[in-house]
Amino acid sequence: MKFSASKENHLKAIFHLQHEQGIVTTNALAAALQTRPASVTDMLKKLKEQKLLIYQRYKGFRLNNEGKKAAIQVIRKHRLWEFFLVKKLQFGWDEVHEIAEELEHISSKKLVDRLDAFLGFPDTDPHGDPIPDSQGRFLQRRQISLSELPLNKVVQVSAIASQTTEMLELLQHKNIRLGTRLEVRKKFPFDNSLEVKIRNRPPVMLSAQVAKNVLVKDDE
Amino acid sequence: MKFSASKENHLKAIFHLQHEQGIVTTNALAAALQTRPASVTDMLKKLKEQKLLIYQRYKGFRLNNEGKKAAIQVIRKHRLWEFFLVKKLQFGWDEVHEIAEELEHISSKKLVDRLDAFLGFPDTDPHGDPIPDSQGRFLQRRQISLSELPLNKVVQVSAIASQTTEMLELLQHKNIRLGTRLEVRKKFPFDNSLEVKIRNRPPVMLSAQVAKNVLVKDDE
DNA sequence: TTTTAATTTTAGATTTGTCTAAATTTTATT
DNA sequence: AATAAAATTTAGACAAATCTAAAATTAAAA
Ligand SMILES: [Mn+2]
Ligand SMILES: [Mn+2]
Ligand SMILES: [Mn+2]
Ligand SMILES: [Mn+2]
Repeated sequence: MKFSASKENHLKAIFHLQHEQGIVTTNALAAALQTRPASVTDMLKKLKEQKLLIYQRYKGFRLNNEGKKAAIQVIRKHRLWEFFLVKKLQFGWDEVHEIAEELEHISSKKLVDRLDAFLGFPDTDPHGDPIPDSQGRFLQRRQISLSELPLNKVVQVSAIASQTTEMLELLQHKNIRLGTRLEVRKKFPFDNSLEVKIRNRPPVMLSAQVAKNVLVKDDE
Repeated sequence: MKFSASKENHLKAIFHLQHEQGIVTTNALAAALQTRPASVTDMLKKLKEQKLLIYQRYKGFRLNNEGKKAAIQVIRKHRLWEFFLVKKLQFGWDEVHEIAEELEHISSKKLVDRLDAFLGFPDTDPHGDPIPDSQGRFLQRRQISLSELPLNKVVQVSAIASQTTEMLELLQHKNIRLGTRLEVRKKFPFDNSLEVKIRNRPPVMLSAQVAKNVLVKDDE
């Protein structure tokens, strides 16, 4: 019921990867965790031993129910701490990830639930990602990438898919944040870049890479 | 400049012990950390290697300036988190120690300073212990043990020396907390127990062991 | 001042998590 | 189908932190 920081990091990363891909591979996990494939294999054996995932060597792996439950608790902690850092301690949304990466391993369940209450049971973190509740229930969102959005439809930024410091810094600079209302005015097939319009502001250009990682939902 | 959780625990424990005893012994530290003397010796070598303490084998040890500075930062983190837990998350003062024991190892200096500001730069933790400021400066308090207090002098509880769960639970039960105003009405030389009077309440008895660990300062 | 007891350190293991280099298995390409 | 390439696992090593049992040192008692 209680796992090391490293195990929690693995569980969380597997959870995210299998959400996108169903089955997870050793190399993908190693890349996500900035570690070596051999180290991943070592850890997989331990997690399998503890019955947290389904795994046959050379065949890929995925979390079972126990593993998912554990991963969701880590995600809950991570996102609540991020919310705390931004809303209570005035951190920028691009500064909180590293710190939350440490705070998420504090083990007290009571602490997390009290923190949740103190924050007013928020349902999304500063990057627009949903915060699981105490029982691990998720609000799953329907949102699309800005690059798939039809022209001239006003939407609201709801999440950022790639949360690297570089990406967040770029959006910060262009003054795009969660909740920003915008529409796509023009698409340039040459490089798939977009011209985006925000009310009361001059149009801004976004590259294809950036647009792909900006998730939006219907306005209101 | 950044230390493992275990090193931080050692530094902090040495700091506390040398405050009382000047020089610290292997056995004393092992007892304080609930570990084995051999493990302490192992760690001492590493801390000496990193020039955090003065140590010659068989002769005892004490922190040098670097070591003290490091220890004080850990103490600062510990006490700020305890304050946060009690004042913002409604924990009881007897429930926060274990959790703070984990939180104190989160490394971000910026986090600690922001937390400090968020809490309004408190100068004592929930147990009455002073919180070092960002530069490591301490407010040192002049306070005495309840067992040394003359009769009929009204004082205020300012700190609890022994912070075991058992001790804190006992005080909780007798409704004695930080800031409680009281005076000693009678001392019983037979077992050194005391009768203590708190305004608007019937007198309560405190054993010698308890009285020794209740620290008080002049009222107002 | 011997002898005994207590304290402290060393020697050697163990656990957890990581790594590199080599071997194995799977997948893709001729 | 044979071969090459990529992915994955194993073998063996290492660092950090801990432990037990034995040896060394210091302190206390006879
Ligand atoms: Mn983490
Ligand atoms: Mn986030
Ligand atoms: Mn600690
Ligand atoms: Mn305290």
